[in-house]
Amino acid sequence: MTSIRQRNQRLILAAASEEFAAKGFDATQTLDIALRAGLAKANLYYYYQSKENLYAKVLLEFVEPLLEASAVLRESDDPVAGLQAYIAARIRIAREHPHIAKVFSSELLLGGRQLPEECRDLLYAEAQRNVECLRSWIDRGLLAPVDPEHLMLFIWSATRTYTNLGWQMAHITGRQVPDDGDFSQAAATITRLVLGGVVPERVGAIGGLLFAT
Amino acid sequence: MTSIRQRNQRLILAAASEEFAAKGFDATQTLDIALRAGLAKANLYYYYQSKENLYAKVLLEFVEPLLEASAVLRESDDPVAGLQAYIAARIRIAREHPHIAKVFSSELLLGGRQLPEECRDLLYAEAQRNVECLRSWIDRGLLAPVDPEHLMLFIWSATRTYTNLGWQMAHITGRQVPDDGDFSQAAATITRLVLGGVVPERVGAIGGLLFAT
DNA sequence: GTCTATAAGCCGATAGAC
DNA sequence: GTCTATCGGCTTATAGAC
Repeated sequence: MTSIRQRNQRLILAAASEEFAAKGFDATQTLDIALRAGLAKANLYYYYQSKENLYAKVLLEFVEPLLEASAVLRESDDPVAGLQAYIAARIRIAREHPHIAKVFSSELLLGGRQLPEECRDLLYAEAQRNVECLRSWIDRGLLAPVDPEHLMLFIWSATRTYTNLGWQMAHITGRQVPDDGDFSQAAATITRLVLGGVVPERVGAIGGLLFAT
Repeated sequence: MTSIRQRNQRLILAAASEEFAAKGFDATQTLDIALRAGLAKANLYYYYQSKENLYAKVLLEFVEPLLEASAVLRESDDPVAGLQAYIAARIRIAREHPHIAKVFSSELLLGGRQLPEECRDLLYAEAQRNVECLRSWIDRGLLAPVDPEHLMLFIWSATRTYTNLGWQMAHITGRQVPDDGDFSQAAATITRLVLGGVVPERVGAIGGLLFAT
């Protein structure tokens, strides 16, 4: 039994995600969110008090999936399985929440000042656990000696891009919106590059010149 | 002999880049740009007519460097040298124009509606040339059969991230702003992953499982 | 809980003197 | 070319009837 309250809050959150994703925080108008949700603008303030608070609630929706996807890296003690599952999990959540993922990216790009500090700390601690995991794999020779922090940044940027760059994707692939094939190609390409570059038995002799840039 | 006109236009462009980068188009106020440039707000309108026009001029500053960096991929017919130089060039321009690079990223994220159509076409054509170059390398067996469009997207996202995500970098590395070491580590890591994943003699047996995600 | 009408203030843009 | 003063419109947020 979903109350009127729950239903409306969901409608507003969904509408807000889409508007914020399309135009960014500052350019979206609360009126447009209300129209998209099919409610009067005053209702939006009745449920969420302010535009900024609504925005924070949208961001919050993405934190839990993000933390869960991140923990996947350390589920087994096998770098190949871990990295592969981690990349797949990140692509999956970006795909399941395309609008919020974009809002989140935009927020990070502007410095993350509207992301509640508590969230930042949770995400940071989670990232540190993954860095430690990578470092331990490297120490035990299970992973090539790549910089673990940069490897993480790299995976983040790659998995984020596919949902974010609407028109770049469209221009390049000739389609309007990333489809099933794009996502599996993305996962395949990223996985291949990451594993090809960091798993010892897959790494050939990496000459010193590669690090001379 | 730099005229007053030239000097002021430069001051305004620089100030605008920083403000737009820090807050995004919609959240930056023309008054703040003027204050940062050390001029009266009216002068800004005298030189650039409107906020949107000023923004477009900021974006324009990045197109030429971007096109030049892109062409580097095809300078020789060697995938290793080409990819390595291309990654280095993209990191270099993002580093030389950190603010504009960020403005550009933000604009792309929001759909690129304010990027003049002429620019879009130039960038698209340039990207297509690179895709064709990669495809020819693949056809001749110089490069592993990775999807060339996804490889491009991948390099774009990776090279962009290091300058954009100020606080993500800061949180992870403990520094406020990416420094020399970060940039060379970035170049090294990206180059290593890309070359390790796509240059045939560096690629081990890539099992089918890698593509099953 | 819902909705209309309106307050309050901010910000892009300009007029017009110097 | 420069600068002050100000307009005019737009947008968040709320008051208050239903």
